[in-house]
Amino acid sequence: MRHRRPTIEDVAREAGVSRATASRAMNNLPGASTATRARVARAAGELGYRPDPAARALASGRRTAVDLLVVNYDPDLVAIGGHPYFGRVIAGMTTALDGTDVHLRVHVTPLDRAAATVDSVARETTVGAVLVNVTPDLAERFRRLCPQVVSLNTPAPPVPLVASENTAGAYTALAHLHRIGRRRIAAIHGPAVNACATSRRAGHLGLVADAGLPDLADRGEFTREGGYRAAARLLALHPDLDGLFVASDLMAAGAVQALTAAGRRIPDDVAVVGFDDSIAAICSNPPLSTMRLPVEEMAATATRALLDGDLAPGWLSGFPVGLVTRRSTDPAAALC
Amino acid sequence: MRHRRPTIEDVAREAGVSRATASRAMNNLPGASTATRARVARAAGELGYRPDPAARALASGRRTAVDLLVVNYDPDLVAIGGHPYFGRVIAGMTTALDGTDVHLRVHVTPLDRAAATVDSVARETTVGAVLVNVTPDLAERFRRLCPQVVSLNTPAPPVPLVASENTAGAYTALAHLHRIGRRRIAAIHGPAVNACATSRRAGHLGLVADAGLPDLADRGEFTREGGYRAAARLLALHPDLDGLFVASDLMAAGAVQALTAAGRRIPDDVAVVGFDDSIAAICSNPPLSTMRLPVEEMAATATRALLDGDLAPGWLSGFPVGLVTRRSTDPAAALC
DNA sequence: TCTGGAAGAGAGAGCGCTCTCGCTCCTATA
DNA sequence: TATAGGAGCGAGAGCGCTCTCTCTTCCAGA
Repeated sequence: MRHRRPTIEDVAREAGVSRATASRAMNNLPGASTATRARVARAAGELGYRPDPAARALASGRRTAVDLLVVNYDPDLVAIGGHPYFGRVIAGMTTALDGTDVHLRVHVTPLDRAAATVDSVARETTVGAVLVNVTPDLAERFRRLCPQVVSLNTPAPPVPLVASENTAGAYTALAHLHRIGRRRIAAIHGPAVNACATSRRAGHLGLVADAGLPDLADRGEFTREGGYRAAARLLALHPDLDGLFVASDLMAAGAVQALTAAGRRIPDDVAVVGFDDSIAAICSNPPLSTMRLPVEEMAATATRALLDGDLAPGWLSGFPVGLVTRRSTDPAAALC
Repeated sequence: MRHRRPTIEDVAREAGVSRATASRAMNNLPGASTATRARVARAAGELGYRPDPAARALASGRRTAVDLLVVNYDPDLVAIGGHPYFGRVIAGMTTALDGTDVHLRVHVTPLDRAAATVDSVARETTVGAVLVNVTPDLAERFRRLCPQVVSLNTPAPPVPLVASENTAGAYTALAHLHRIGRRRIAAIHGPAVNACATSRRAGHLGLVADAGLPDLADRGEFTREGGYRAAARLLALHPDLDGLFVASDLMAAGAVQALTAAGRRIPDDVAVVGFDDSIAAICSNPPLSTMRLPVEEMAATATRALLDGDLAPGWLSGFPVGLVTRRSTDPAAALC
């Protein structure tokens, strides 16, 4: 004999009322006396009743899930766990969802299966989805299946987009280095295929042009190791380096390790500015001055747009990034 | 005129078949000819049909969501985003779910509303839930509402538990410091209310007893700032410190900053071992030797246990933690 | 030519809820 | 005392699917 999970029918029977009344009582709807409510509550408690969310969603017509779809370029799904960006997106979405009865579903997929995941998530999503690291063609594919979608920081017109002002941010970071008197400033950029990396590089080139500085640059892969190696190469080529802009904090943390290993003092010999204001910035030693990327706010905005359902093709929301000054550019900055 | 979303009924009509056949065709079930399949697929594509997940779940009886419930002790929900642990849990759960059609739902709640969240998640979960940072009483409350639940690293008997061997890990870390010749070893522990912190402290006391070392210790709050301040205090009290065990990498990163600020060279003057092997360990400068907490594997194990549905009260799965040696204890360790 | 079986397709019964509609009874008002 | 109005409750119709059961073809084998 199977032990079937109790349904509202069972609760109603146990409480001696109809299904409708049991439903009213348990959902705090008007039309049930206090005594009835109490009896229903007791019956539900005794039976260990848990309403079936699927049946409830179907009957009420309320659909209650926002999806987060992350493409992981590393074939190992676990790799995403170490990424400082990812948790912040979830935190931001969570705050936007707080107080609603909408749930957050998280999907992580390796690149080689991204198309299939896009299809299934687009098919199953109810409120809509936020896309992280999804390539423009796949984002557009998603939008065609389900128009309720926002891409985070990866332009994929006409997919609705929430983006940070990367070019202006990079310009600000470099202007900061210039303002504190650095003139031999180099940059470590992200991979050329990445839209954020390209924008930040544009900001670098902007200041190089405006301030008449040499264009010293190398590339990392938005990883700590990439930052370390790029910094080591730059140091070998330009030993007189006195400022370093790094397009992500993770790379910057690596760069700082390389600079220290090469005997440079930070910020005395070389001042360093990162980008993101992630945990990598504060765990670095010294802590990094960086451009604060308001990831949480961006994710929350994207989520709210989905909840409001006012997303048209081409929708766009831009976020400024501001300078956070720490010890890596300011010897007087507090450490704690 | 409302624009109703197309149902399988519409697809069936458009394709000139019955609902049953349309369903068979779209779900790749036997009993539909190739020609019919093609017609149904075309009709679905033309209408932009997306099956209703709620209806599907209700009719099929397949329930497809695993929940992750995180209690955030900081009243600001956003704070969780910077926590290096959180993303790893999701990554681990994601890998366990990969290949199944079970979704991952994420719930983050501040402590003061945790009870309400526990109730609603327990009521709505289908496959079950993984609990992170949930206090023992709330975990037990969850289990009574829904027995399909695993607590991650927070013992709350008889709630099923996946835990790391924190005491043994801390002992190993301290033994490592002792083996490389350090004798003035201090420890920075986590908050006394935290079960992990208590276990790690026990490991410390174990080695203190076995090796006949002084019990030098202070506490942080599992935060960078806490680690910084505790290290500064220890240094003031015991300037001859030559080894430091820190119960989390985040605190250890702060401790390293404090040691550097006080003019100590790492590892030459003071060797440091952290705990977790989180991103904080590799972003620190120098990178931290640490005890690797297999968070991803633990989360995956918890998730698989839920999927298998073989959770009885008292179920337990333990994970060893292993030493990862980096520059903070080994001057010869590679930096990249 | 007849028969058996497989393949393709439709009818219809749910899945466990919510929600509208209408009935009954009780109380306040004329 | 007659009646309107409201509160409490039950009947029953879905919500959009899946899945079983049944019927109809159609073809291979005797």
